[in-house]
Amino acid sequence: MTFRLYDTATRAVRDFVPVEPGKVSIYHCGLTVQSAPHLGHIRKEVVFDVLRRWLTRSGYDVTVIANVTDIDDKILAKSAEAGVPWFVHAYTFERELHDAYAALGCEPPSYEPRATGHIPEMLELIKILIERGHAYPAPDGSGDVYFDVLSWPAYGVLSGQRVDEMEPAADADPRGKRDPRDFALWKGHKPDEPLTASWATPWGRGRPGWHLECSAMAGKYLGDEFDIHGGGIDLRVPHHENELAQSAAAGRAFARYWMHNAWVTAAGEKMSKSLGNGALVSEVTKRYPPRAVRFYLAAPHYRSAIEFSDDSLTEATAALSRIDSFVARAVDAAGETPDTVPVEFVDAMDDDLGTPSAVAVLYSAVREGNVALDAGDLDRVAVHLGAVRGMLDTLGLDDRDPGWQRGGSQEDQLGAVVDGLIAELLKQRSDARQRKDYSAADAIRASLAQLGVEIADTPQGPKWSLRTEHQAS
RNA sequence: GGUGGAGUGGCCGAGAGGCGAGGCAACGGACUGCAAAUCCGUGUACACGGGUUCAAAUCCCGUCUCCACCUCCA
Repeated sequence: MTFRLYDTATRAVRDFVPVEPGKVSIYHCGLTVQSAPHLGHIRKEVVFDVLRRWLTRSGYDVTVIANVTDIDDKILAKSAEAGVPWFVHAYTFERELHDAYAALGCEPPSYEPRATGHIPEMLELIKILIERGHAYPAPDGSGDVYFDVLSWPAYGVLSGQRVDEMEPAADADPRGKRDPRDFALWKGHKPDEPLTASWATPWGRGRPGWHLECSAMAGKYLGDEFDIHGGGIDLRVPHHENELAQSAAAGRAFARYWMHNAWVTAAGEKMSKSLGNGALVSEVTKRYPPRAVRFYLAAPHYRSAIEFSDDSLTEATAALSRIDSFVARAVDAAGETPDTVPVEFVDAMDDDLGTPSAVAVLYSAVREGNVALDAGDLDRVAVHLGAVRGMLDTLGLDDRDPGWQRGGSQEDQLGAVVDGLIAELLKQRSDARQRKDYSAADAIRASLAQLGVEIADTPQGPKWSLRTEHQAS
């Protein structure tokens, strides 16, 4: 079976056929860096990170471009409010975004272009659109340039909406628009905005419109036609609709597949900056192991909404720790083994990135691996360990991945000390058990438990581990 | 007004005409000095009302509820 992907434009799961055999080009809309990323934002990163890992493992040479929108109305407004230059404001949150990628084990894109670095490409695109009769400078001298929606009959194909049925923007400022549905390609400079936030153009000073920048950057780095354009489902209209219209009207084939992930909800409602109900990545990863957070985000299907709750995160933490404990026991028993991915896992992932079924395959490999461990069948342990590792790696959850490693040499040293201290206590406990002084043995176990250290008596002797339970908030 | 999505067992979460995905929790059992971990077992769920069919959670008609988008949003 080949890879199949749900395409929002055609509303169907389609066989994936790349523009160039063996290669995949992906553009997904990055963030407008106006505030700290919450779980909803980072879900998109996790989804596309899993996509990239899967396509790479499938043998494709994958290029991922994800932009950073570092100038827009909100960045200007918020930075002005904070009394900080807009570019400092944007850069601050760009770094937070990168921290969030790293915290959840997302590899950076192949390249991450910033909007402000691509003004010439945008102006070129505007020029083409004006020449072709699909854009016009506002006659009011504002410096705005609009896309002429009515000049492009295909407008609305992505969302299945017809132009004449769209709700006219009731209280929107029509400014110099020919039609209220026209959207800004370029925004004229306003007197109250900093001069640094504007660039000279044939139509006066101004700054990029949000939609235009993605068309310009996707075109620059991926060419007129590329494979997958992604983003959150809320970008479908108007952002992606507008991007498609602009690019197609400029004579570019643009994306072959449109892939949209659903959002993370909180109490049934969409998590969003405007509602202020977002759970920040930086906070959630303090309360739960980051890998568990990733597991929670990656396990449900990308087109289903995920409800944010502490219960779900606690559950993800427990589930992942069961997987981890199998891996630890299996490595102990059988040593390292080469990664593999079971055919059922491949089928699940090839079918529109079916992570839920893929995770079910993972659990069954864990169970069978545990059975093999209990039976002492090391060959079978090795097989299942390799499979579990391969699947974890595909989902970006392999704890050997350098991204998850924490701490330096001092921490290692401290670890050795702790190891030794606990070993000493375990020895005392074993002695107590030998002489059947169970109350003394249990007292040692209880005091270690108090510190979050759990003891398990195995046929190979006692083992200890840190409880992975999250801290109560 | 237009467009799209959702309602599944205690909870989370798949599936999309026929053999009860999977996980978490719970209970019973095996193992253990007792535990922990692990394994085995235990559930007759698909918003509601009709209809089609030998067979419907899945298809059709109707109803209700919720969410989102058409304005900035991953």
